[in-house]
Amino acid sequence: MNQVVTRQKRTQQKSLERREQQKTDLRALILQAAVRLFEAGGGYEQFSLRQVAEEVGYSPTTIYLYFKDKDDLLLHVVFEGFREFGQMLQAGYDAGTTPLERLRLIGQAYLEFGLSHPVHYRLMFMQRSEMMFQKLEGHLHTVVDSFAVLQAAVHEALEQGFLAPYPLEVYTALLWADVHGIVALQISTGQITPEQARAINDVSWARNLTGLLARPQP
Amino acid sequence: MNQVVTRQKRTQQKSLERREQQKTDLRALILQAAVRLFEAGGGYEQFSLRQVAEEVGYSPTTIYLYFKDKDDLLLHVVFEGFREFGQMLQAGYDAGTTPLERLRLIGQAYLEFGLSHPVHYRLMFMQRSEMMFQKLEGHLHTVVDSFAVLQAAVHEALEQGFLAPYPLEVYTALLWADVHGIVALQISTGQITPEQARAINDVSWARNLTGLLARPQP
DNA sequence: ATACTTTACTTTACGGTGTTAAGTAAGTCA
DNA sequence: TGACTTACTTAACACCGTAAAGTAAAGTAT
Repeated sequence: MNQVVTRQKRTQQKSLERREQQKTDLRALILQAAVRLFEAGGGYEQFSLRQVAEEVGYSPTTIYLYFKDKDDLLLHVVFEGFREFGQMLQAGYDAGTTPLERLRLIGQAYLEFGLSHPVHYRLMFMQRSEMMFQKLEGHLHTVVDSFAVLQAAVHEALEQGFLAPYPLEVYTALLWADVHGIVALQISTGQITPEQARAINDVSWARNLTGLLARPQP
Repeated sequence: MNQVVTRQKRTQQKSLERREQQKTDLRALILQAAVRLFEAGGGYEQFSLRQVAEEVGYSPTTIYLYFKDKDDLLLHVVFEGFREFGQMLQAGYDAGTTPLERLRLIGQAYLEFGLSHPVHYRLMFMQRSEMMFQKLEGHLHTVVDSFAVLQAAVHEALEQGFLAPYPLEVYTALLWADVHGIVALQISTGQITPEQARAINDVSWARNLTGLLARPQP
């Protein structure tokens, strides 16, 4: 009898594991379809829950068993973007050998992310950016970490005396604004090619080192 | 009989005028309600045609007699924003006495527009900015004119030798990106107060004159 | 093996959206 | 006065996000 009970318990355990696996599988499938449709549809407006449901072959309300609501699903779509974003910034940081070079490379990485992931970038920083800076539960640290890399690089540069003594937050905001402005201009107006965006970014960085003036002003 | 005919024609004329007046009046009323609801609702998502119709006391489909569709209505809403935007930039230009001061004041005006009209700014440059740079029929020139002011100021500054010899388009894009980045950061993240935004913008401008370095780099 | 419970999903429904087509009542005009 | 035009409404379609109720199968305990 003891043996029978343990076998039963083992099958129970397996059954539980299997069902949990299926659950996470479907969740992943939904998220995957959502990312695909989101990128294909080209933004927030086109994206619809019911379309995602159709894509994965379930009824619309099933999505609610795996995500709280549309925003929650979209939040996780965008979180995928933030993961890669964070990694690219980190790679930029790591590739630099001096504080200033790190700042330059982080900026370049940021720009490249924006140029290569315009749809994600839109949602992350333009369309529904307020979503990103409020509660993202377990994922919030990742979002913030992305900027922590920039902040760390600024901190080093300041500490080692490379930068004029403005507050750290001013620098992070300023450098973020520099590159965000360029990316946003490229993405939303279409008046600028990616190559031009890179050129502008280069000038933008150069000016941090030298200013823009042809000759000193009185 | 001749007199009868002319009287008739006069009343006809008056009638026509009156009806046309009523038409333009209603159109203005719709637009006005749309602007109000758009600003109150806080953005593109909330804004609905049916709500506008209810506000002005007509059936939803009546709107289509005065505007092609929702986007067209929204386009005209936003155009109101561009008018004021253009005026503010122009005022900045006019207030400056030297090319560099003009550039600084245009940037400030831009910033102030963004800080004081966040809802309009979002639609104009963040959410549906692609709308603005395609056909706007008779209004397009106004949109472009806004940037023409900046371009003119840059042109002067370049011509008079105040700026390092980068291409004109690079400067306009760069200066636009500077201030747009700050405004966008302020509006969308809420991590920054308007006052901080102004401070960052001041530093941003100062760096154009001097760079950011504490000491020259090798 | 049977009865109960839980799980995973669907069906139905509500109130909203933009938009098109058909209908209507008043005003204009011959 | 009768036909035509104008200005508007009603009805309808195809969507949307979301909540509540229903269902069929799977799991579980006796």
